[in-house]
Amino acid sequence: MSEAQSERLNHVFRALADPTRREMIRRLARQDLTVSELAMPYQMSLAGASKHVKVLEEAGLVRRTVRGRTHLCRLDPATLASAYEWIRFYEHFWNDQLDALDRELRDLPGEESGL
Amino acid sequence: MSEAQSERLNHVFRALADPTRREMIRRLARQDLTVSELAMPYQMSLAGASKHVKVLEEAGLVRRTVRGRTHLCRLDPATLASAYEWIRFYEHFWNDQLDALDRELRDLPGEESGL
DNA sequence: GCGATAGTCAACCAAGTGGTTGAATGAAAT
DNA sequence: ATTTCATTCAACCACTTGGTTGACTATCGC
Repeated sequence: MSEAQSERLNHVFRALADPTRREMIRRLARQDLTVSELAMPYQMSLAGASKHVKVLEEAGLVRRTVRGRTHLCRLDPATLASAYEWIRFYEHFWNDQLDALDRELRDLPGEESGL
Repeated sequence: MSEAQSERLNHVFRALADPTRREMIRRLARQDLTVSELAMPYQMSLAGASKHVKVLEEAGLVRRTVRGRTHLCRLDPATLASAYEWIRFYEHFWNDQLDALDRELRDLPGEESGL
């Protein structure tokens, strides 16, 4: 993996590690929202919420279009997909593992049958 | 989402946000390794690497079996799957988005054809 | 038992995080 | 032109992080 790609994953996973930001992503999946709209549900200051948006933007998860004095945010699905792909690489692994566990549990009574 | 589940995702994503820990996961996917074996490739102290392992363990990504003086680490695939599932929830979204973009680009020349 | 080995723990440090407030910028409305 | 609104910026704070070192604990081999 290239240095740049790794750096990107650092930012993406870090951005996803905060529940406020995950909720922002969830809401942005339904519709584009301005910074104030994103900030509304939380008790923190607007500046605080704005920082969260910035983290999402720097991770590439969100794109912003400035229109007059409002900043409209939209989800960038490709970046989310890249984190997905990183984890997906291990999918075969956990399928195998869980299958093996399953087999082990089922086969316990007749363990020597295959030998 | 329950508070506990959210808390778990915090830890899992945070653990994944570090390249050293991602590499440890990659190596653990090939075979179980002891803490010293995990630490070997890095220039940091053993105590430093041990801290990384602890972060992975507390996130539930790694399980440890103490055997004598060595600690053998194995990947816990279920936890990795839970992070995967969180992101997968948005899969339909980015597929739709990318499809829409694709359609938009293809249809540009004959944009009024559908009306 | 004695020394080497595997690993953790505690204290420390520099840098980063998540939040605050108050001032600054720049567009909108009157 | 003035005010109001959306947002950022800068400085600050308490806490966490990723790393170090040195001391400690427990096991293994002789």
